[in-house]
Amino acid sequence: MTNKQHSKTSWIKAGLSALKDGDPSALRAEPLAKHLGTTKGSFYWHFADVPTYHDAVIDSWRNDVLNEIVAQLSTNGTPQQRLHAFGAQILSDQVDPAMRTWAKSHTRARNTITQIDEQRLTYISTLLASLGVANPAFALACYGTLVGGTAIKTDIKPMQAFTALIDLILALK
Amino acid sequence: MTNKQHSKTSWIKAGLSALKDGDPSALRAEPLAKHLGTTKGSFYWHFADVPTYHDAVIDSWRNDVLNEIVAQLSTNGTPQQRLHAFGAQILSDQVDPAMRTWAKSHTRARNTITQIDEQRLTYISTLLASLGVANPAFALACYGTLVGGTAIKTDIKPMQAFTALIDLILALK
DNA sequence: GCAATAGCATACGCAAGCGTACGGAACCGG
DNA sequence: CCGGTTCCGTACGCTTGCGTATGCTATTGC
Repeated sequence: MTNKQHSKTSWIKAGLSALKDGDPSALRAEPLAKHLGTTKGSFYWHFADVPTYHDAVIDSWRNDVLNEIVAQLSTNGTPQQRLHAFGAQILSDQVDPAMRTWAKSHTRARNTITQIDEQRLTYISTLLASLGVANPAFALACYGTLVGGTAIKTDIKPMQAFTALIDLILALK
Repeated sequence: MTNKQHSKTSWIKAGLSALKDGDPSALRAEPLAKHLGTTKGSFYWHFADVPTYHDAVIDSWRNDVLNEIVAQLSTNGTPQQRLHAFGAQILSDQVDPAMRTWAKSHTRARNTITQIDEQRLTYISTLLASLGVANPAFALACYGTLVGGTAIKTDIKPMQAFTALIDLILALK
């Protein structure tokens, strides 16, 4: 759209943005170029080929999310507050669902999602453990509620279900 | 694979099977034909075009799932047992995740998933209500745990998280 | 201000899938 | 066994995206 020159990074940002409101098939060189108001001449200057570009997009997102997780680790507050904040952060990432979709057909996306899921589950488990909840199935229920709640279109917001669940777990304690 | 003639139905079954272990991009006329040991001459005899075929695949799955739900409605047992059975049934459907993935890029798949989700959520809500749990957010947490748990690869099985959650909700009561 | 280099436009050949056209095989009823 | 219908094989043109080649523009160093 803009008439500026494009960098590797701007192509990646465009890809992440395209992922938000669409499927992974939007990440093709020529349509992206048209959408950016340039041509694939630029694309193939910055990237060797489409798979290389895809890897770069995935790695960029992976890096962002890992940084977010690390940032969460060093926040303070009660475990409840931190759970709530973590849930809100996960829900705010609009690329996440698209990446999970992409994981069905792309190995690197799949590996990345798996790694991110591990990190998040570990963090949630830790917080729950610090609340005296040891069963790791509850961590999966919490995280699953976030992931599933995003995928399910209904009037109830995923955050409602998540907080209700947290409260329920805490009431048990 | 087989050397028999193909019917509309066998093409649809092949499509559903292809959805199980792959992404929606497997549902293309020529690759499917090759996989079936025939040619697209057969395909275009049974279906006007690819979109028509896709609609038929989606409708077939929709019909199957709605029938399963109806069958569940007329089972007997305690609400706990019925919840458990319903969860197991949902988890046993291997097309479900693929259909949800497809919904990202296909309008009819999206509408279908939305409708199925409504039905399932309603049923879960009803069962929870009969247990004295009125908050609909819990229904979304339960269903989200199933849907999300399927999407998240970890050692803990979705069913574990689901049953743990059910037990927790019942303990609250 | 002018090489040299970084970045982009354009044209090309290639591959894969779509949909059509049409001929031929396979399977009926009579 | 034969004529008609049902079903499939194959060839064709079309479109879209990939990757390369090559020349053009814009920017920077000096």
